[in-house]
Amino acid sequence: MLVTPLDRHLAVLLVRAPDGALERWALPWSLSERSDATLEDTAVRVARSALPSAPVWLEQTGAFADGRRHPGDVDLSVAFVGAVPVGTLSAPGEDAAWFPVSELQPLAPRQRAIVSAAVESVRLRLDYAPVAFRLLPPTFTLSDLQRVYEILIGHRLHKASFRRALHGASLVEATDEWRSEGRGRPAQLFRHAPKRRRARRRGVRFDLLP
Amino acid sequence: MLVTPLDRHLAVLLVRAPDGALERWALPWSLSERSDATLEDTAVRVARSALPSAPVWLEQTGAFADGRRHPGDVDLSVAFVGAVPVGTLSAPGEDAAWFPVSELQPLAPRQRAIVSAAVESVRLRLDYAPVAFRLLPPTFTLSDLQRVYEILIGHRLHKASFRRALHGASLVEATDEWRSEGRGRPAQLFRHAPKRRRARRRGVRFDLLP
DNA sequence: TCAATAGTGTCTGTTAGACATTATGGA
DNA sequence: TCCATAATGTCTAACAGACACTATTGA
Repeated sequence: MLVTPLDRHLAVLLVRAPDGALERWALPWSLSERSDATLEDTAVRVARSALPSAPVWLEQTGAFADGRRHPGDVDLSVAFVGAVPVGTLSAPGEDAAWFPVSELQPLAPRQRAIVSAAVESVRLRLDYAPVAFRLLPPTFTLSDLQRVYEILIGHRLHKASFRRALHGASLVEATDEWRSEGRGRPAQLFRHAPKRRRARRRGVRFDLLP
Repeated sequence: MLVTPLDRHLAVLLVRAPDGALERWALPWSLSERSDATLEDTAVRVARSALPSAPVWLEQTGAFADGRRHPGDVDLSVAFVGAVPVGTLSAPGEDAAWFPVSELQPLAPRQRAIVSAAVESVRLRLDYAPVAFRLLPPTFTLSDLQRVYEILIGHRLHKASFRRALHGASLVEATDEWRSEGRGRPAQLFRHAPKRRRARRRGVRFDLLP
């Protein structure tokens, strides 16, 4: 399952289900080839079949087996989620398209479960893996980055605090380029350049669901 | 894979590998029965085969397929991690025992990967799922709870801050029982009784690995 | 009585969020 | 010139961590 930021929302890549299936759209998938290909190899191959380029970040979401209808009547599906930089077009033909997760096309039950779990998994890993940076091109403005974080965590962030925290974590490095988009002052471009592991000890937090 | 707190460390339940395998110990496992059993059903069944009671929390870690040696020569293993309250004995016979994760018995490569991923997964979910409470009996002292958190996040916590945060999150409820263990003032017993979802907005954090 | 642990109040440095201000371009 | 956005400084309330203290038991 491939995700990308699209217009202030997270979007998922769906492909047209091959010939007359009941569902019009489905997640890209394939049967696992035997031999010594790892699960991740297979996931990369599936991703490349629907995209002009491979995703820049890929992680397993889990195995899914319950639910009645599933692509190809397989017993078990192993789902991966991959990040694709903003603005990446889907494959040339009209056989693939991005859909916001909030207004997906009807999917088979197992695929709906996969989408939920994968989005959840991306959100969970946001603080521990460079997912946000993989959803952006190599250079980006801090407003771009903040927008991606807001999409993933689902609420607005305070600009000054965001930048302060970012600076404190030494995660980005300024380039000497600036980009002007429409009105307003041009923004400086940054690149992802993590320096050191922040020894973040401070903070006992309980965000448990009730 | 089953975990429990054991003597200030997280411990994993291993069982003696059936007859003459090279490894003496292994994670409990079984082939998936066909029919309509879900993956979780199978995981519960495996857990119950090695424990006097079912684990009180269970979650899928993921699918594992790489690595040469794996139990029973299966192509793919779906791993689950389950929490077992502190002090639970392993199954009656001498065929199962708890081992601290830091000093495990030699395991097959795939099983080592599963243990690492499962422990990591428990740590990741600590703030979002009631794992810590599932590693304790229904009532517990706040020192017990703090000890579990310290085991899972890997470092000591500040007592007053821990209790303040706990109180703020309305996660526990005092009982009118007290327990005296050896010397020292007896501790009040609490139970897990989450009240409401804390609207935790404060906090932009970047704990990204470099 | 001493030792050990539980539980709490106060202080202080850190910091998230609010607000305001300047900077800089496009319309 | 307005207006929109970027970038940054200052203030304040919240809060994590330190410390100290009281409370209450067993040895």
